[in-house]
Amino acid sequence: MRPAPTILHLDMDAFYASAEQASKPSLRGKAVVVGGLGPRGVVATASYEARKLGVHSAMPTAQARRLAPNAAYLVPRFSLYRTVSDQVMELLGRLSPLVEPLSLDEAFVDLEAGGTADDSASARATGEGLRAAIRAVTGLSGSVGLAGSKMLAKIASEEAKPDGLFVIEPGTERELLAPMSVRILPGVGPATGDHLRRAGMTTVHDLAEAGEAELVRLVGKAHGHGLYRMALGLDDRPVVAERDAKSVSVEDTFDVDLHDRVRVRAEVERLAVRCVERLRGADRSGRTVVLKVRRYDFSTLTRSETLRGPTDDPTVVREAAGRLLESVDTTGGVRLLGVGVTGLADYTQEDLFAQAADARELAQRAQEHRAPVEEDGGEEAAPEPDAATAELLAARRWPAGHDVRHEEHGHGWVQGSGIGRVTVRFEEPWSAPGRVLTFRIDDPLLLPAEPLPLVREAPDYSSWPASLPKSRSDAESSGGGASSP
DNA sequence: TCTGGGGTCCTGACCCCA
DNA sequence: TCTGTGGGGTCAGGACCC
Repeated sequence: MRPAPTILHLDMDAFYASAEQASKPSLRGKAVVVGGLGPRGVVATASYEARKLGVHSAMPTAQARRLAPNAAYLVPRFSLYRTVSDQVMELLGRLSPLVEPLSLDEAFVDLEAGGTADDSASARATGEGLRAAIRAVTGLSGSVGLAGSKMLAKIASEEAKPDGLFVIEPGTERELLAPMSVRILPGVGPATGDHLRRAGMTTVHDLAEAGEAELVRLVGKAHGHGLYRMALGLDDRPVVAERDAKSVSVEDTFDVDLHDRVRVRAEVERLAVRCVERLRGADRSGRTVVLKVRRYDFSTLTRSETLRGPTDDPTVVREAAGRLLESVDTTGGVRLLGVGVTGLADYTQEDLFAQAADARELAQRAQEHRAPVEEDGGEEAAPEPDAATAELLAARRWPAGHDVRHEEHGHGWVQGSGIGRVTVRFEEPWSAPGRVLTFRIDDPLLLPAEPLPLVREAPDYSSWPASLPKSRSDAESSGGGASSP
């Protein structure tokens, strides 16, 4: 435990939904739900307005629609979120060389290592400066938690939400944690929470009282030991800047269960190719191929095969996944398939000619597999699609929430589509709410477009944080650098 | 009502080997 | 040579996180 709250945890508020609201003026102040919109979709993020109606992350979208029928339902636009995330991470990097991103919208920062804070007052000033900088550069709000450890900083940012800052002063943590639910501790999810509740433990205080031996007996060695330390507010995990990925995987849930074994096999091969594309994109290769199958009853099983050496060869991964599939009973139906590679190694150059051939094959297969799934059989003189298929095709071509540009009407976004029509709202992040027009889905003047930046003229933050008002400790520590106990 | 996608870590069973 | 033991790798499943 550090003597000063110099570990910072940043959590962007309802990140995807807020980014959508910033991007689409007509959605500001409205319930917005971002997630999968298919029959088996779940909510990724709900705006605070939608949360008031009971919608939350991980809820089936169908359930959200019943709770909030008038909310805007949008599919995620990761390219936009990644752009905003890069801007935020860039600001964090100015505070310290030790920044540990946890996801697009969350990160830990070791302020002491960056010399940007060494006591409570300077940490608070830095945190507030960061929140202001994020708002100026991205237009979005983030919540900041400050404490002497990662666990407590994360709990602090939870307390700070939304759009706030919360400091846990060293020495006060046990008192603060004691009445909280065990679920506040990282690693305690529904299953462990239930397990502990059945043993009579519901608060962090209960865990501390139970003692380490009892917790180890209940939940196992590693988990029990860690849980006990956390209940005492102890956590000495360092902020780690660089983390190599340990696996790469892709998976798909199907709108309806697959029964046809040939189709299942084809999907596994398609996933294997996509997985290798990602693997190669990261300049990695891997040694263990993993097949994941979720059956009609939601039971999930995995099968894996370890190769003699690491590979990034699509044929090798595809064949391994195919072999693994042979050991799986898929009668009854399959709702999800996944292919992954673990045991990652740095990309190694093997046979240049073989690789070139692979690359050609990869490109060709990717092309084939991007074609609409409906075109299984003969392609010419396709009959008029039925209404449901037409709607599916429209939704696929014009995903809800995605940007478009119309030659006459300018920049807008897809409000909805179906039965050969697409409805577009024409507005920009900095404009007033715009008007809505409907087009045929094949209107030649309407084209998909890239997201616009959320802030029209981003202020110059190139000299931040030096341009922040000097805090007391800035002046004090400028000579000797960060002090440690 | 019906449960995504991309990950990480841990545990236990089993096997091989020294 | 037989038996026991302990470690490491592999495999499958479960829990958790965002």
